[in-house]
Amino acid sequence: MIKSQRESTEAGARPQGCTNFKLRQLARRVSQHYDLEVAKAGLKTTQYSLLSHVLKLEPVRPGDLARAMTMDASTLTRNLQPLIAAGWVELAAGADGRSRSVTITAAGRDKRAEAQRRWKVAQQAINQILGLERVRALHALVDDSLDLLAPVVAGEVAEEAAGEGDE
Amino acid sequence: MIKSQRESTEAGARPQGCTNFKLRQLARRVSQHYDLEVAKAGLKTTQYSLLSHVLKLEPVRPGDLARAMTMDASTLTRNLQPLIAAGWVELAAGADGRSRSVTITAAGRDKRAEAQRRWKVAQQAINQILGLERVRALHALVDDSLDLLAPVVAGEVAEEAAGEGDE
DNA sequence: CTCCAACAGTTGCAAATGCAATCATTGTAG
DNA sequence: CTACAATGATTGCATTTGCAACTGTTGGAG
Repeated sequence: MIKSQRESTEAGARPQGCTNFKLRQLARRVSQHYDLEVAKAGLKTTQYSLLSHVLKLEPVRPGDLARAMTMDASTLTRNLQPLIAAGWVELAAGADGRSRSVTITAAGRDKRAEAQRRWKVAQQAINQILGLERVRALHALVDDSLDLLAPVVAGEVAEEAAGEGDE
Repeated sequence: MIKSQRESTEAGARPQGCTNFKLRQLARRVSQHYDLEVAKAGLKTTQYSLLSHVLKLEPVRPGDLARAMTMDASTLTRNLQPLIAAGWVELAAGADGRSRSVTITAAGRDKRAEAQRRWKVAQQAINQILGLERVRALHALVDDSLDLLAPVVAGEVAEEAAGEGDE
């Protein structure tokens, strides 16, 4: 940890720069890196993430899937389209007439498995480049931050403050 | 979100999950948060970042600006359009006939100052929600990661051993 | 039974993003 | 001087992203 020493005391330095910009910057770079590998399997890393979540959660309603991935429902609707068109995912009627059910197809499982091998290469490269320690620390920080931000951005803080734990 | 503790030792735990997905997830949430504030000044946070960089670097060539922001030159070209249309930024001919010069206008400075006040509110909210310590740690990790990834993705891994079998 | 609020998903709009290909301008080797 | 490589920016294409507005369904109030 070769931190610059311009900060005098233990926890005194104010964060410099924009957290948002920094995160987007890093996300761009990192995505670029993963894409280099995962593209060899014929999909974008965003699609790989989506496919993976469908596999993990299926059968699942679009809305729940969107929430699980922290993305807007409309974004999800659209991001599913290429996967459906490719025959990796299916969108069927749900129990409730207004909802749907997303499932993965056999071809989808195959494609996901193939892409996962590519993903693994990319992930290991990241672990290598950044160092395991740094990656682990980054994951922990990101996970914690997501947890802390979830209640704030997603609605309001009040009501469900009652302990309901998971959903 | 229960962290599995199957690897107990200090530096033994392998990072779980996809770094890329986590980062994108957090970036989405964080952007959403900043946007809530910055939108009150009439721009997106991406535009605020861009405007801020123009202010800091002007006069600057599009390519240099893109590099400074770690984004594709074509993305930059397009992201400048709304700012130009709004009269906050100007794109003039550069010294070299093939390059241009990006500068900020008076209106741009005003708008940026206004947006900066909004940004500050959002940033302070982040500092509050996540805690200064966490934000500082996050910034440091992101900055370090960007530095480490820069040479790799940016293509200058040089000739990294041409014949390595299963590319 | 009917009307309406709440839910679930989708579409309209605007923008962000990057790769590949293209256009324009230099700089330079011949 | 001329073809050609190098440089710098932009366009074509596809995808990702989210807010607001919309469509359709369901469950409940009257």
